[in-house]
Amino acid sequence: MLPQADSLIILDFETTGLSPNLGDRAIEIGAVKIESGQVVDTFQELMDPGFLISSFIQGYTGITNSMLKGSRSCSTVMYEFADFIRGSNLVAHNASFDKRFLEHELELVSSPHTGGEFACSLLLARRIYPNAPSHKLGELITYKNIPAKDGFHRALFDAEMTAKLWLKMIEDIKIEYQLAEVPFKLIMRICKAPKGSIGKVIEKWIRVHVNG
DNA sequence: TGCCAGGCCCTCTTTAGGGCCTT
Repeated sequence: MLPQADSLIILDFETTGLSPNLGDRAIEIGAVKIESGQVVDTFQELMDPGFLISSFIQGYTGITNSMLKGSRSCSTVMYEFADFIRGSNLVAHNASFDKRFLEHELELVSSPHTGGEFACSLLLARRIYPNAPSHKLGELITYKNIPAKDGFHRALFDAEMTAKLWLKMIEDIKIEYQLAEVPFKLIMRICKAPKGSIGKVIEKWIRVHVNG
């Protein structure tokens, strides 16, 4: 079944390190699917990278080598995830990081990237909350008073928190600029807008797409 | 041998450097 036109998937990878180019692999994927502003589906799975992960990553994520030993391989999981994201636009916090791993893992299983455009909640937060003390995911959750239990650095939890932050940012944009909807293409433009020019970007969008 | 990410963004910038953010 094809996703709705406004279907959006917020995802988060836990990995063995920072760079797939240096041999790092994904060890967990978590994602939530949002349609019409509501969470309609989730995806979470650990993945065995085929080698032991460092004590730093075990401490950082809470994911241990024994947990990964009984898990399915990256390739098996990524085949299923490619199907999960098919046709949906994507969001991640610091998307350049997750995009690199997504494309790398899909390339390893010779599966084409089936998602749509990839937006970054970090770039959006920097635009609309320039005065936030930090733009780390956890700090933004606190800054916007979004309820959260302690569970950061696990994939589904971080994806769920990013989804809540994303919906909050959309709501704040709607209120600030008196918009009924905030299309994904407009968000992409806001993310790329120079500092302090969001108002002009949105005004132009309204002129062209709302007022005709 | 030793080192090793990469994109964004700011400023003491643009012929550069360093902090932020992700694991």
